[in-house]
Amino acid sequence: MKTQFHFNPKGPFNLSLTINSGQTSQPPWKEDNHHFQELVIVDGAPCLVKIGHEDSDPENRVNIMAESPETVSEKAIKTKVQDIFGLEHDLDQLYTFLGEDPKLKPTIAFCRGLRIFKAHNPFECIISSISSANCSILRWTRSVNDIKRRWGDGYRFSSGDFYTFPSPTVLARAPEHDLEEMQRCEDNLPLDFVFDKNLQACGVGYRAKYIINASRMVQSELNLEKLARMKYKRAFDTILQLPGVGPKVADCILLYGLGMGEAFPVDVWIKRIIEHLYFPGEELKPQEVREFGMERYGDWAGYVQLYLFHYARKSGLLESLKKK
DNA sequence: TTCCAGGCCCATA
DNA sequence: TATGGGCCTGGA
Repeated sequence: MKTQFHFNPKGPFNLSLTINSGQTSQPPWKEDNHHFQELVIVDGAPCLVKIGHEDSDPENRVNIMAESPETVSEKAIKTKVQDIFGLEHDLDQLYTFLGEDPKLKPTIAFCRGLRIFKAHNPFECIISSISSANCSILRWTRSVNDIKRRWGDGYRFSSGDFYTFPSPTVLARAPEHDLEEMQRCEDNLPLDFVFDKNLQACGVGYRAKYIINASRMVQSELNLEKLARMKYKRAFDTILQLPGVGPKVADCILLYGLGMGEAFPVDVWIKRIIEHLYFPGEELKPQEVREFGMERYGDWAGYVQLYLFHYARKSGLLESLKKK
């Protein structure tokens, strides 16, 4: 099955910026001639979704192409794409909100069209968010791609091979390190056999334990559909129980994985930016910054966090805030 | 070579 | 209940 259609987002939409902004929902989609593609499960069917702007102009409507070994309705694909790229979010309304706060107004010019890049698979977002803790974007995205290649289901398309993210059940059984992988193997392997189908070989380091145990919890007691239906506060407390999930990672999961826009993930940078803008000369605790952001920005908190960080990065503010 | 990154866990008060 | 050291790994 192959299909192709157009789509008009609500307000500006910068696809490339959205995909490459380091949001922990998933690694960037594969880029190919101004289009981005990824294997997404739509209505239970594996579907290669390819998306790009007409004439590669961020202000133009988007082209969507989809390909699947099964039959998938155009409507289902459209709904999924809308959900992933937050195309139903009214950015003009966001810009009105940002424009009312002199501290936030400058972010608009730097981030126009940037949207929440939501997970197409919430479990993948949990694992990538855990992997991102104390770790660079480059490193955690590579780890997630390594995990997909090793344990995901592979599909071959004309534009290349793509993999699903493995299920919690599969990941819960993955070996933590090469020693464990070795112990589980049969002893008639070739002498030069490389033990790399284990989590530490994916570069996740000490987070391997967290990933395995979090996967176990998701396959047993923590129901992700229930979590998605919870109110923010309860969902936050629930997700905190996963190993490797503290306040920052929990908010990333709720924002990028489940689309809870009132989450305000506070990392060291957001902390420094908020202190610089609103509390010059003072030092706040991360928890205080989180409360400040949630109180002040309400339902736009997630977007404000996203915009502040990218504004700071592009404007040079981030560089000047590096600790002395 | 050495240091530390877009935090979390756990031992100590 | 609050604080600080240690942690995998790999780029700078």
